[in-house]
Amino acid sequence: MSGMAGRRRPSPRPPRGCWRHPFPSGIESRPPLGFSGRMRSAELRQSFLDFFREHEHMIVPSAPLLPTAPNLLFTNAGMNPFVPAFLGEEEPLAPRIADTQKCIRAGGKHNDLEDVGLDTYHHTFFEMLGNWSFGDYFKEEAIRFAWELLTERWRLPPERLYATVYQPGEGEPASFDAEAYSYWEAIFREAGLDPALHIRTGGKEDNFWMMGETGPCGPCSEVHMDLTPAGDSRGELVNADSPLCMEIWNLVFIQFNAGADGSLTDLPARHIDTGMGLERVAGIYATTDGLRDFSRTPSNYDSDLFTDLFAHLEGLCGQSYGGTVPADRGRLAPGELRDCAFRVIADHIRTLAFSIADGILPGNEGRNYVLRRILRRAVLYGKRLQLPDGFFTGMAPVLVEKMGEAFPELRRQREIIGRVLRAEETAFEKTLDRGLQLFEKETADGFLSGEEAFTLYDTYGFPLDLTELLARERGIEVDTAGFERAMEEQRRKGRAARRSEAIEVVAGDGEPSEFAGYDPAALEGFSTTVQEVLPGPRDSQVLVFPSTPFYAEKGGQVGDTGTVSVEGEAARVTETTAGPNGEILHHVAEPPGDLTAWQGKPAILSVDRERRLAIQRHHSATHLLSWALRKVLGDHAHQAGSLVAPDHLRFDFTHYEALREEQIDEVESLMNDAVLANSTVRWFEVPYREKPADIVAVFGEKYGAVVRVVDIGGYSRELCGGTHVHASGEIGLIKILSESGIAAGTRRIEAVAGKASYRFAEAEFNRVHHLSQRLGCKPEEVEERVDQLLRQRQELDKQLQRLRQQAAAGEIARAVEEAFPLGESLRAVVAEVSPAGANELRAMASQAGQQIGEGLVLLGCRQGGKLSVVAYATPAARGAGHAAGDWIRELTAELGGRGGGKPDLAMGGAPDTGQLPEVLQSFREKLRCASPSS
RNA sequence: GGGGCCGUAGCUCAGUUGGAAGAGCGCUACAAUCGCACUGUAGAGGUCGUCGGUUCGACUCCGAUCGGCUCCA
Repeated sequence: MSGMAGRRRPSPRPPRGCWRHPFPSGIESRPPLGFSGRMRSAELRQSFLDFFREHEHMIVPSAPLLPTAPNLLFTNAGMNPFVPAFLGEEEPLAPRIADTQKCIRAGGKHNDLEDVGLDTYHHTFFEMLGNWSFGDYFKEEAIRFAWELLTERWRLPPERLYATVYQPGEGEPASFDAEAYSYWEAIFREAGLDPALHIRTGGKEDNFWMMGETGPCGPCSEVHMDLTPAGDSRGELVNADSPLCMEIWNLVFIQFNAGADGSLTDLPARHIDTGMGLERVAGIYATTDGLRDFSRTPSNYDSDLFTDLFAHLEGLCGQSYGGTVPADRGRLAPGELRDCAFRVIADHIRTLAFSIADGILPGNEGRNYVLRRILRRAVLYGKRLQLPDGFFTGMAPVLVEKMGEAFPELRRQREIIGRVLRAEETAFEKTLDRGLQLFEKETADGFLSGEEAFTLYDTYGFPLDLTELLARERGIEVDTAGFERAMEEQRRKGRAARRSEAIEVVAGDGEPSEFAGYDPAALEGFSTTVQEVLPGPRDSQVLVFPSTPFYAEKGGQVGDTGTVSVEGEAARVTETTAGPNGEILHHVAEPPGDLTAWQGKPAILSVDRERRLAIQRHHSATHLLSWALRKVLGDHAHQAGSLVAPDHLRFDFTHYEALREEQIDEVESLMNDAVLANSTVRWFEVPYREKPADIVAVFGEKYGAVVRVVDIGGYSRELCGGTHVHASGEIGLIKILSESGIAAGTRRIEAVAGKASYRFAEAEFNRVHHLSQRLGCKPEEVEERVDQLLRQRQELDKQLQRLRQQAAAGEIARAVEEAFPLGESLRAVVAEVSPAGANELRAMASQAGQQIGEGLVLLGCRQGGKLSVVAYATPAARGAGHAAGDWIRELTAELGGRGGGKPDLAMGGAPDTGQLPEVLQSFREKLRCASPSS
């Protein structure tokens, strides 16, 4: 077992073995002093890790960008994965750890997205270098390590460095951090610098760190660097929001626990938590030409982390990055636009590629949606530089080349990254095209209302800033205030809908029940006592026992049903659920009497065994499905929801496109091979932090300190509290019934196992068998036979149509023979015909109309107990005042029906009372004496 | 979780208070050419996503459902 897994959420593909150093020997073999000074990002990262490894730190890989904490969108700080260790929930892997942590800041409360590109220091993605002490070294070492690395290893000029320590302001917690001050004082004095000048103090805002309202916290001490040309700011720019003085390292001393009442108590163990932005340091080295030339203001984007990406962009658009920053963000000069776009694109490809590598794909909700927006922002900037379609996807290989060494997951997932980006980028191209068309249509009147702009945005995903840009180019006003109003209205609706959710909770008094149902022998005749009887929804009642074989609905597995009997009286348990405190709630929908009398009495519990066994087969099948999907599709296929019932299973997982038929076949075949291997299923309980590293855990599930590992013959190993078969052969045939999409990026598979799949196979077999009997062929010839029949039917249809046309032509001819004059120059036809349907009746009317030259045609027919009538008026007849619609209304009124239509053609219907011939005759007479003017 | 929009020929899409399903491209055949491309003529290809309702009549109106897009939380 690897010792790496305990401290943080397991990644979809957790690291095996030890951290492989990107530069195993290069840096160490060189003398630490006397290096050139032009350190590139990879050397800085490696040098940082090497330095701390030399000081007994364990080097661990970056935790995934998918955070453990449910309220976070992304891992957004270096300390993120270590929070459980600070809270005492988990044992850290080692007392001293150092790492570089991938971080994304976008979409959450601290949303930097809109600033990225417009300045030289905001990023959505960055690396946080950190060293950590868990109850080991404290302030003195932390400060000494920092100073030594910065000044001796990295050769930063000491006279440009400033330290800050905590000095509480009015009403702020704790007291002056004299301890940290004294260490810095000694350091600066040793360096021949004036401590009074180089140590600054700060209040709670800058120098006291809290994780939340309560919990571990403490003062912190930051190292700032003077970046003015002469290095003579005398510390006055520290924390003054100046780009000429940058915080490069924050050392946090975790020593207190904040209580709910605001009090601070000392923690039993004190910790160190530090964070240094790699991009900043690399930027400083790059801009200053290896700390030689401070004449320019350092920019993070000057470092090779970005310039290598810029080089690719320069090749695409033929322009060079100029490093300018917009003077006025509302109005970018062409050069400024180019530089912003370069920064945006380079930053955003890092975020997208790293996220996708960690299995977070662009999508339409939550963190996935944040990624989609970031990608679109980059694509839009690219468009403004006239970069070719697909350019963003083309950035990925450049990035993988650049960072694949330090982050091997990029290389592993290279193909997926490319495919996901390409799919997203082309989808967005389509969205833009469609939006552009709509924009042109809406602005044809030279105006775009706020509502129209909002529709473009809300329905078609057309960004507002793009709408404004296009409008400006055409000199059209956009009503942004109206847009905001529409947006607010949409938000209000969302909030209103939110409130209406109400959940009915059965409240117990909070003792967790013991689940005894892993043991098959305990399923029937289980003796216990009734601990509690609670009122349930409607007339139901809920029973709680200290121990029970009933499985409560959890982790997708439905709850058990069965019976409870007390003193010879039995009650039916129709549902079993978990209470808020781990109680197992047995719902009795129709109690035989008031069950409160059962309180405290001995009870015998029996689970419906067959049903439970069927559920178990589906649960074990679900694990095999999850395993097979990852094997066929890749590690990004995470479980995203699951239902395990006695008659089927449903499994939702993340994947960016529909599965091909052969992929489904492959998944199915893998699962069934595992079933046939009839492997033993083992389960065991371990403390969470000791669980094997390669185990699949489901994100979003909360695991306790002790977790249960279910291992199906070494194929699939998952954390799971559910019940399972004992050998994979028990599962029986697993058959996938359907694969479908439930949201962008999420697919759903439904499958059956055990008796359910047997019944399914039997039904299918019988269906084909019966079909073949009826078709008079062998079962394997059914398809061919059906094709043949369909072809025959098509030919017969055509023949029939020809015959009908002939018959109709005959009827028309007979009707036209009986045509009579209508007024002076028109003729009229009134006849009963027998067409095949309404369409044919209509066709007959127009043909008759053509044959009589100019005039009026009234036709009627009887079919299926109803009458259909049609009226057709040629242009001359209409000119003479004969409107088909009027005549049909008159005719249907006479027949007791309704109808209508246009002046040239109208139709109607009525119930068939057998008077059609008489009514038609009366209309013949009416038309004979009708004069066109009447 | 809550809104909005879209499902019509192989593809891209039109389709007017509900009254005869269309265009462009593509496809097939023929003409023209030594042949190809271009061109011309003819033709095939549709349960208008699915189900239900309203109506004499639904691509059109209403409801449900499936699929896709999109915004908000």
